Amino acid sequence: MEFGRIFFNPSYSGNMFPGNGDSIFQGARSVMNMEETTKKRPFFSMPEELYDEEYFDEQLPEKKRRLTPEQVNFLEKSFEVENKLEPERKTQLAKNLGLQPRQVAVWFQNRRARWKNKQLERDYDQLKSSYESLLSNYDSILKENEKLKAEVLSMTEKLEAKELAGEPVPCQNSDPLLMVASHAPARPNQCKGGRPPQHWQ
DNA sequence: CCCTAGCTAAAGTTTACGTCA
DNA sequence: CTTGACGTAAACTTTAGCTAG
Repeated sequence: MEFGRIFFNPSYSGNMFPGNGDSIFQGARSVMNMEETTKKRPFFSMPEELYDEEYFDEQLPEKKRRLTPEQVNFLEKSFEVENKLEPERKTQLAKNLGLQPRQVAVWFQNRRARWKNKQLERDYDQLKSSYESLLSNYDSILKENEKLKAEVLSMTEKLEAKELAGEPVPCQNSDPLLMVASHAPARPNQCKGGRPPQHWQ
């Protein structure tokens, strides 16, 4: 689709904000009147400036002009209400802001793209912190597991030492050491003449 | 059902400007 | 004061999907 470059229409001199019933457009007139009084335009204060010597030599000036902060605020508010732009709303916004409908459409397209990028950043941050939290949990579980394995090993070794020394090995699970040692493989001959602890079965 | 034109959104790119070292 | 690098907004291009005729 070819729209051609959008230029500020220097012939535009009508009321930028004709009255309408839409509440979101209500504040625009005063906003733009304020802008008229401040005359702090980033690039061109007035359409006439487009034809000033340095910007106009022999051909139409192909200069982009930034939207005024007031126009941007207005578009932002509109975007908050609905980020899609039906043709009627586009026309109305353009009329109220003194812009070409195409400019409004482009602004919404770019704004959606910016919103999407921000959203991706937010999603990324969320996933990252979620991952970091899981990783931290995993690490502590891993450490706990290593600790328990070391305990089992130590107790198994103690048990074996007792066996070798001919000491009687306790068969009841009243010994807290044996409770933990239940992680060790079953040792059928451990309880000489007695029942193995219940938790070994 | 297929084709075409018209419209729009999304994604990516280009252009122009503002800022800052 | 000038300049070049960089970031960003505005505008553009391409592509694809949808709908009406």
